[in-house]
Amino acid sequence: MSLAKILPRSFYERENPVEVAIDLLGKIVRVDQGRGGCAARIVEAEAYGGLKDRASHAWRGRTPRNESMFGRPGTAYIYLCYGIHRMFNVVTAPKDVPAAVLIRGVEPIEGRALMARRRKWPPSDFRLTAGPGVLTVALGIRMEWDRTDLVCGPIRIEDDGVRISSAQTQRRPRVGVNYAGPAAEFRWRFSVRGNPWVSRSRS
DNA sequence: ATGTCGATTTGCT
DNA sequence: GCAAATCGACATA
Repeated sequence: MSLAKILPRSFYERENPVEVAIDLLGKIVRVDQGRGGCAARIVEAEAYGGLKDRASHAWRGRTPRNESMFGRPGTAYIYLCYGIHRMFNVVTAPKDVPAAVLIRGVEPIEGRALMARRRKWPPSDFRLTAGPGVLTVALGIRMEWDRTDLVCGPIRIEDDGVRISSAQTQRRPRVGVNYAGPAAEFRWRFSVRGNPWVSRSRS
């Protein structure tokens, strides 16, 4: 099953995180390669970044938390939300240009039993990995992996040739950013149409 | 120093 | 449908 190739850094090194978010649909997140690892396909992603994006953590400038967003493209930005949930982002854009893509939903491919154990839900339950705060639990993504390299670190992103056509790609406004003024209306949330592992809309 | 709110999820009513 | 859980960033003083 080694047809999958790790995405090169050039994939992430684009000015526009929206393009990267769209292209991340269908790609594979792999954790703990080797021993009892797990892998899942990305089915939902949201872009953040740019000077006009008030919803982005980087909008007010550099802080200890959002430091990763200014870092090397192709690294991880993992932060704590509501004091509880770990959120996994992919850093994009050239260094010192803050941008990232939040992974909001993935479909289990390998290690589903392990994910179910971590989540304490049956393996058949879509709640296993549908949602940004829960997929990090299922995949075992840790805060210490903030700023690690997605090309050769503990989390890797692979391409196994699966392509999501534009017809299959659903485009909607982002979630939970109502405070962000005009940026709240940016349609920067992308998902695979009809896929059950897409996070449930609460609005 | 103190208070508010957030790129959310869950369980209880 | 609502509120709790819980911590860092930011605004206000």
